[in-house]
Amino acid sequence: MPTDAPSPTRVRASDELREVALQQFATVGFAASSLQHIADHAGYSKSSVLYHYASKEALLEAAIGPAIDRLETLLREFVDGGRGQAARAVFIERFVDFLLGNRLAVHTFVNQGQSLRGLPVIERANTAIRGLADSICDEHATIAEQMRFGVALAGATYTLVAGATFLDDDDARPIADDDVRDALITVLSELLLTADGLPD
Amino acid sequence: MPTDAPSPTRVRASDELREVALQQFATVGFAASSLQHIADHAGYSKSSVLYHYASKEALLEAAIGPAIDRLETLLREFVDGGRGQAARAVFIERFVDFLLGNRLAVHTFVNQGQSLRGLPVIERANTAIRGLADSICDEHATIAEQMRFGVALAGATYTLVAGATFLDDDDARPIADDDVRDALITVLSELLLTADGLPD
DNA sequence: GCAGAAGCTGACCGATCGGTCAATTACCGT
DNA sequence: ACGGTAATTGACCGATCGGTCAGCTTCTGC
Repeated sequence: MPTDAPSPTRVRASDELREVALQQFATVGFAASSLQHIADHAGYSKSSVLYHYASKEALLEAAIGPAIDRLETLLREFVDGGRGQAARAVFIERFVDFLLGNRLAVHTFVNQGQSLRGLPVIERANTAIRGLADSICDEHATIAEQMRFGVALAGATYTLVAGATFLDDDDARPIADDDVRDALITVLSELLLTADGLPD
Repeated sequence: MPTDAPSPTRVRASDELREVALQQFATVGFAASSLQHIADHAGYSKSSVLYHYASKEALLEAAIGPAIDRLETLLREFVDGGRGQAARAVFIERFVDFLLGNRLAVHTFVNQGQSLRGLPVIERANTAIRGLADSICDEHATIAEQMRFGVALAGATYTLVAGATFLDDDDARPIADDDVRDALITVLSELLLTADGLPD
């Protein structure tokens, strides 16, 4: 049998380790996530982790890098597409989908973007976030206008991201992702599309 | 000379250490803030830190406890005062003032409330935040309604809190606190006072 | 002046950290 | 069956962690 069509029960060790690591980074933090804990939780030894990933930092890069790539793409598309209402509406939808599809990674680099400064992958994330803030709040904008964008994007991000903190442990109340998506798009649209000071 | 009226240049060592520790906890995270670093940064020895505070955890408690007290009071007042528009307006103002007056502490227990679970002082903070979310979003509320509150409070919190992450390092752009306060109150009022589904 | 408390420190402890390395095992094409 | 590569592991390293302790200095009440 050729090399492809891997057995469905047999997942690649590196993928398994990356996912366990992402879970750990998001829930207990990068600094508090020891390679030993990650290895134990995944059923491997610490040495195996360092065989698949050259360092703890490389593991972080593998875990959250793709999400940062997606965010950069999202930002580039938005910058190229202008800032009209239609472009904003498209961006809002894509941004919410991005958040819903990358909760753990976003949780990690949003909540720890400050404390992990200096790590290249984190700098990349912070640069993307800063670029988002800058591009969305063009040069001339009232403080209230800036604050509206800040509250909207940070609020959307943190509402999803902090759901893990304050809703996960207690009784399961699994609101369907689709409902969350719709509600979030509604609220963001209210904030960002009906603003008074829109550039016509 | 009696014990009071301490020399103005001579600040109490315990206060100095607590403030340096809070700064560290907020900027590099609790796990990554070693007692050694805190001591060095404050100009004392690690042993001195442990003389004034029984443990690293006690130091965290001293650093963020008062802010949590204030948040609990705020929450209690809001619960007792009803949920009408007037009460909400008062709460919004007090909440923004609370955020502005406790940025570092809020930054610490909001961003690390997940990773530091298990520490009593953090549990207290998480309980308060959960209580805030519950009390503000009463039993019957649409998902969009809940999301509006979530985005508003989380957005306001994170906008101030993350300002440290993304605005501190680059060129100083010190918007006056008063302006931020006004803008934030405006945006929160838009979100929380004009909502369609208000309980009349 | 002196006893004693308060403040402060260096030496030290066991545990754990991220990371290296040599050895072992599992797998695969030939 | 065999040789080579990939995967996995335990032993080990220096550094640092939070915390303890005995001892040193400084201040204060009498």
